[in-house]
Amino acid sequence: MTKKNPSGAKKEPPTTVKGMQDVIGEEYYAYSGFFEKASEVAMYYGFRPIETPILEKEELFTSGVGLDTDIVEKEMYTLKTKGGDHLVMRPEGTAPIMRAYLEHGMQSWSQPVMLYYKGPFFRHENPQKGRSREFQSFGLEILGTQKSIADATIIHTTMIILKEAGLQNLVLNINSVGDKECRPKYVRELVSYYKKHISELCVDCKRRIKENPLRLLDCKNPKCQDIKAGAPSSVTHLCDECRSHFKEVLEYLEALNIPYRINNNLVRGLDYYSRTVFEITEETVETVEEEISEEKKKEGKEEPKEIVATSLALGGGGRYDYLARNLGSKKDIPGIGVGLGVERIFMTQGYKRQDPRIIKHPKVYFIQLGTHAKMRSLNIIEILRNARVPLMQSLAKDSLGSQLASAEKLKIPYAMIFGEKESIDDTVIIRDMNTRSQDTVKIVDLPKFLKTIK
RNA sequence: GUGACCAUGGUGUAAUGGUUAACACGGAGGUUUGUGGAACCUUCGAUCUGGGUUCAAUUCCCAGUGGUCACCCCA
Repeated sequence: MTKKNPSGAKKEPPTTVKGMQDVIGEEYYAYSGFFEKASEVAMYYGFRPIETPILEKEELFTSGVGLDTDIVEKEMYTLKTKGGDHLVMRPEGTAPIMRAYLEHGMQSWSQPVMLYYKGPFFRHENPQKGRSREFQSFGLEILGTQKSIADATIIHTTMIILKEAGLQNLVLNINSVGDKECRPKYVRELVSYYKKHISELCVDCKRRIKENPLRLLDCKNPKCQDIKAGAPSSVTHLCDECRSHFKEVLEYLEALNIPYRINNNLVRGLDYYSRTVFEITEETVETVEEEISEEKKKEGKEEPKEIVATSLALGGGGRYDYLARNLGSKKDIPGIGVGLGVERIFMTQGYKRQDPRIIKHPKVYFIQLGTHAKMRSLNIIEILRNARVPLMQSLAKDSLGSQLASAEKLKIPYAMIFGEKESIDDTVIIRDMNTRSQDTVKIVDLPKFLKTIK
């Protein structure tokens, strides 16, 4: 790997940054296929596209997402410009969209405003399964209404997008974290409950009591499970408005035939959430091979264990009725949204690749032979472009044999051969790579002819 | 941020405290600028970086970097 340039100094070619990767070939098509299909679904449900910049001002997230959240505290890519501005690479999609809503006066549009977005997001953390520093996300937002039908629309559209991607055993975990009326009371009660048991808690939970009490509820430490089971649940503490909002959302879900699981331990990491919060996971049944002792094997008692495994959240979201005010809006702008992790969707068992419409696999391999023909090659390719025929070629190669070999290796069904003779006659040879039969076609007739083989 | 495991050509693998690091695939070229999938030949190309132990390190040790996974947290 170590190369020395003539001056003798060591020089390594640059590589990608930790936790970021190049997307090449088939993988690229998988991404664009997914985004294309998801966008289409979103459009059918009334969402319109928006693209916000990757760089935003730091305060958008410190005041929007919350200073004490992990995302802001330790996972943001921050940078200082030459002019002294503090910018960050967007770690999530909702705050930028609220920013855009306020900045462009979308209050004056007909409400609610329904938007979808897609693209890369950045979090500076140690990479691991389903978690890259740069990741691709697709999101939906409905701003300007607090009606429960909006919550249901977001969830429903999300489920359709995931089903279109082939996923089947989806589980919707849903909860309500209340609003500014009932949440503080609930949190107080939760804290006082946990304080009574403080000596039995794990280190993390002791810290959580002070810093982020709602997080106590998703502690996975076995030590804390009993205490957690006895903890007061947020749903029973909801005020009347929140309770009926939650109830309506659930009724819509039932009407839409979306199975859900109320999960009182579901809380989410961002400060701006209120009322509805949800996460979607894929549930898979796995057979676990356990080490079976010899005697048990003989007795035949031991059967393979089936465990229900839940994947990482493929997406999650919730209502953010206070986000706008946190950002300095004089008026409340209620909203609800979801973000989907594309890489996580790709990792699921059910996922089926979606091909983008724009690029089909080329059916034609262009082969040229001889100086004059090579010179005219790019013009012939332009004719194909006008006829919307994608192709592969290797203009850099000279011999007919090696060009045919490339076409063969790439499994392209037709070769188009253009040599000196054809150049003079204004024709090309179309060779069927499977049957090896050839047709001579006049260049003027090419577009028409190519339609017959598409 | 913490911890575990890992690191050999472009890819996948092999080997070793001691001469020239092996094999397959791949790339380029040729036998063969007018008809391919084969064969043969030539060629390209690696021990992540830095330090230490040693007569000798790709091999052992330490650190760094990167990968994978887990925790924290999250999409």
